Amino acid sequence: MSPRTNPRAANTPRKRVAAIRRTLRNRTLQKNASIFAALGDPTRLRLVAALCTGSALSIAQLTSGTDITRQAVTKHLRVLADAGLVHGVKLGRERRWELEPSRIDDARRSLDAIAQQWDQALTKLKAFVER
Amino acid sequence: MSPRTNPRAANTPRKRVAAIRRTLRNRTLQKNASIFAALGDPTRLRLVAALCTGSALSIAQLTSGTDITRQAVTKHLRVLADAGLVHGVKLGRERRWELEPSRIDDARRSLDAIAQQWDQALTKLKAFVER
DNA sequence: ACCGCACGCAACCTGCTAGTTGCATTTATT
DNA sequence: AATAAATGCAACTAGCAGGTTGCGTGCGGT
Repeated sequence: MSPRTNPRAANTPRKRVAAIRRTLRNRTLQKNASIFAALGDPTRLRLVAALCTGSALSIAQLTSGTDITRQAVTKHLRVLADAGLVHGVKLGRERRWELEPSRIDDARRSLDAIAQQWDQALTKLKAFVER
Repeated sequence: MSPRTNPRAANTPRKRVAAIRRTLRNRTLQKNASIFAALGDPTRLRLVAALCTGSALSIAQLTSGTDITRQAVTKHLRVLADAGLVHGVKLGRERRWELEPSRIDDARRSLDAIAQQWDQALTKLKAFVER
């Protein structure tokens, strides 16, 4: 048997196996993954933190205090923008970048969902054990 | 002047520039970045979701329903474990993996901090504008 | 004792990602 | 008009991350 077609393992009920498979195939998470991926780089996370301090900042400002090039910062901003976490507006000869707080909330909701689902499963399990 | 030593841009007060630089150099975020990076892959996010459904699952179970190899799943679990999001216990000839919900909370707190900081900055700005 | 299942380890391939350098373009400033 | 500032664009490099294949190992059931 091919190693990837592993129908059932141990003694897990078929229904649960089906549920797990459904979860594993779920496509809803694909979108949220991009947000986490965007936040998953230390440099980018620092950029986000810097933008949290309030006003919209230019690339030059965001580059100052970093040990990478301005172009590298530009690329990171591009990634963050693609994830919808940030957007920039042209202002004269510079471009100011600011946060998109709604996306942060999206990510937070996603984590909330995970945590909640886990808690729920835990209480169910507890109920089952204590029955 | 080198393009990376860009001391001040536009007409931003020096104090704020210093604050931004401090934020950009902050190392506290480094750790959280690894959590987000771990969650930043669709496959891994699905694994987490599958583990949310309750019981601890074996690698074979987690592989079933995916179109990747068992070894790929193993690697992803390794990444998740390195981020502290998951841990496995040997159980006979198989190894069951389960969530570490405290780390999820860590990530959530991190996002909360960002959102809160942003809100705070917003209200400050609003207060300034409406003065 | 034997066979099969679940897993670990190591080597390898491949594409993307972070980062750089060099140059062009637009906008202020004097 | 000329210069400097802030940014954009393109090509290039190096390294890592996701994925596979192949094989070895330990545990379980019969």
